[in-house]
Amino acid sequence: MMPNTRLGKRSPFGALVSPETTRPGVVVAMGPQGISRVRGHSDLKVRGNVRMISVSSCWALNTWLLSQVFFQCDDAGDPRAANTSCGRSVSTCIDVPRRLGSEVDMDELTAAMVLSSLSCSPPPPQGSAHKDTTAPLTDGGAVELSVSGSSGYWSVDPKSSAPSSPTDEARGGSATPPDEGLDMELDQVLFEEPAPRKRRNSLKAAFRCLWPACGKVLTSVVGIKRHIRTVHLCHGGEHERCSRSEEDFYYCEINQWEEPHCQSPPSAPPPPPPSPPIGSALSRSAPSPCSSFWQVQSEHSYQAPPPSQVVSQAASCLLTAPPTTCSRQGATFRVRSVSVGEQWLQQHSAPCRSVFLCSVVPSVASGGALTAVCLIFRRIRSEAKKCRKVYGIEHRELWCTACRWKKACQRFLD
DNA sequence: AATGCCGGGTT
DNA sequence: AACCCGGCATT
Repeated sequence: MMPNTRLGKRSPFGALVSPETTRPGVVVAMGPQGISRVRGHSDLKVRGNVRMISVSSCWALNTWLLSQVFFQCDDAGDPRAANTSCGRSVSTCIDVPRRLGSEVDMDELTAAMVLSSLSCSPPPPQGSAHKDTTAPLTDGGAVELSVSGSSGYWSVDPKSSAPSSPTDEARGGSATPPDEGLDMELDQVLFEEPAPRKRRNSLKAAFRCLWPACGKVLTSVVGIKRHIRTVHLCHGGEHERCSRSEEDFYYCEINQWEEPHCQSPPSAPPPPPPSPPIGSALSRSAPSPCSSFWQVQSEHSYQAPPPSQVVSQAASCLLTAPPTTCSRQGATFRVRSVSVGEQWLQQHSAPCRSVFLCSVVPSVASGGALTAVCLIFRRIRSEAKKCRKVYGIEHRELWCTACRWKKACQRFLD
């Protein structure tokens, strides 16, 4: 169930955050078990055990989620579906099957990565099962699934009418088992969406280590994971930290075309080589910049070093969907990069204080469709005493400037 | 209630 | 840019 923890104004999305998420890169989509209703979609339920999905991109999450769901007949719950008199039984109830005991071995992370890699695979051969079984999903107000791999979002829009290809329409009258046809549609949506495939196929993917001052680039996931695990995570008797899949948080996929994204905006000074900011103990574990456009900028001089000293893009390194994409989907997200970077630095110096999640939220502009929101950071109040506590309200003149201005304390950092 | 601080307004 | 504060989340 989604918790009632509400992000404050500092949250770019104001979305709910699960307290179960205590580490970056960890996704909590739903509760441990049971039924969760997607916010804004009282009739949309997600059932089962979908939690702790580690993904390296929203596309991976989307793919994983969609691969886990199937639709079952529940016309009573959806007036639009009820109005349809066609034989197809499609509902808005997403049923996620529980993991069986034998399936537990399948690391969800691995599943996400495999699915992510599948999005790069060549399109499935046309003309066999797809042709025979696929029927238009939107006949009679059925559910449309749209996936944008490049933007990392997917949506379920019962209201919209999906554009059907001529071949789809030609097949419209064929008698097809509902679920089977829907599954095939899902497959098509998942694996035949042209944008990501085209983009990825034309690129040479690589994986960059985000560990500070490393930046090693390898061409395989296995290689980069091994590198991170052996070089960064598992050396020097820190075996207790060598939890599997932790290395996934320390690399990002890069492509050749993304390399220019490593550069700061033209108006900003070029980012320094990946190295922790001098004098900032908070950044010891902060990954170095990678292919991303989020750049830390100081909104106020008291808040952070200038951009030439601190560039933290690690957060978005885990994403393929930039905030501009999210904005395109209708949700207006303010990108206050100073908060992201600063919070990232601070949170990673204090374990279990950050929240990084991909969640599915309704998008207003897309007609209530579900949109995968990819990144939410949240600052948990630190336990360090601040100027107010140290000096007291009566000695306000001793406070740091930030505290006097009711900003984040810069003297007693987390 | 006290605290921390984001977001936004004012100077 | 500096400064201030309403308001919200958290403790």
